[in-house]
Amino acid sequence: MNKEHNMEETANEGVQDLDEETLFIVSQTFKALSDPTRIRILNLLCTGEHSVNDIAEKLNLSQSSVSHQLRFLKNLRLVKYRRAGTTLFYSENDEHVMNLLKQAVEHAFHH
Amino acid sequence: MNKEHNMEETANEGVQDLDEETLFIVSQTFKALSDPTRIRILNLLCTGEHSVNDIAEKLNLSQSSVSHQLRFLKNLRLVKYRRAGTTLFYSENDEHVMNLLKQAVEHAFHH
DNA sequence: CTTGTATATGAACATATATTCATATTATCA
DNA sequence: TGATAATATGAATATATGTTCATATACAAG
Repeated sequence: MNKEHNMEETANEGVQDLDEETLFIVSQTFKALSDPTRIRILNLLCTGEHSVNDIAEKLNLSQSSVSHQLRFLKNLRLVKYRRAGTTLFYSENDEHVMNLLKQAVEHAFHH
Repeated sequence: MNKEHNMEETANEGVQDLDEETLFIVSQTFKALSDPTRIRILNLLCTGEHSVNDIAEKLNLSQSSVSHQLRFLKNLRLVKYRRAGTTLFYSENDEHVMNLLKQAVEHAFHH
């Protein structure tokens, strides 16, 4: 009873049309990787966890900017954090996305 | 015990500060994949070459919008075209980037 | 050369985005 | 409790981005 036979709109499956949700997830994921600052942050987190101030210092960014970007990445669950006193140690949280980044860097490097 | 005695073990060449050029190329590449319209266009081109009007019709987009986005993708050499009279048939031109897209779509499917 | 078709282009507009600045929040410790 | 350090947040701003509209270009066939 729940099955709707909507041949008109779902005639193609597989590699064809992308549904709205997939489209949204994919575009958001790539958007996260499309900003130089976020790329640098994620690239740094490749080497292990780092505090906010640590990231800001090592990448020459303002504390506020780093915090804003980390919130962005955390909302997409691309990073996570661990609390130690007043310090928050951020680390990567999505192996697959980090893999996409590494591939792109590798590829860009090869030229 | 010394906590940092294994620093050299993680000496992967890929994980270091990214130079300006690499950063630019990587961010541009992901930017290309961060827009739903461009994703849909590239996804359609996965199935083979298509004319501009064909793309516009199949994806319910304006001719102008498709042309603008194709120019964007062509500038990054992600697509190429072949001329047949007044019709231009566009097709993919960067196997590696298309691979990144496919991976992300696959991953998003597994939500 | 004129018409018709396919595509490209530029300006204008609205929206999204990244950074900065100032301030708020949270946790630690004297 | 008050002071301090680390981080988060919101408003403001400047810039980037995507679409539309109108028009231009390129090519083919008369």
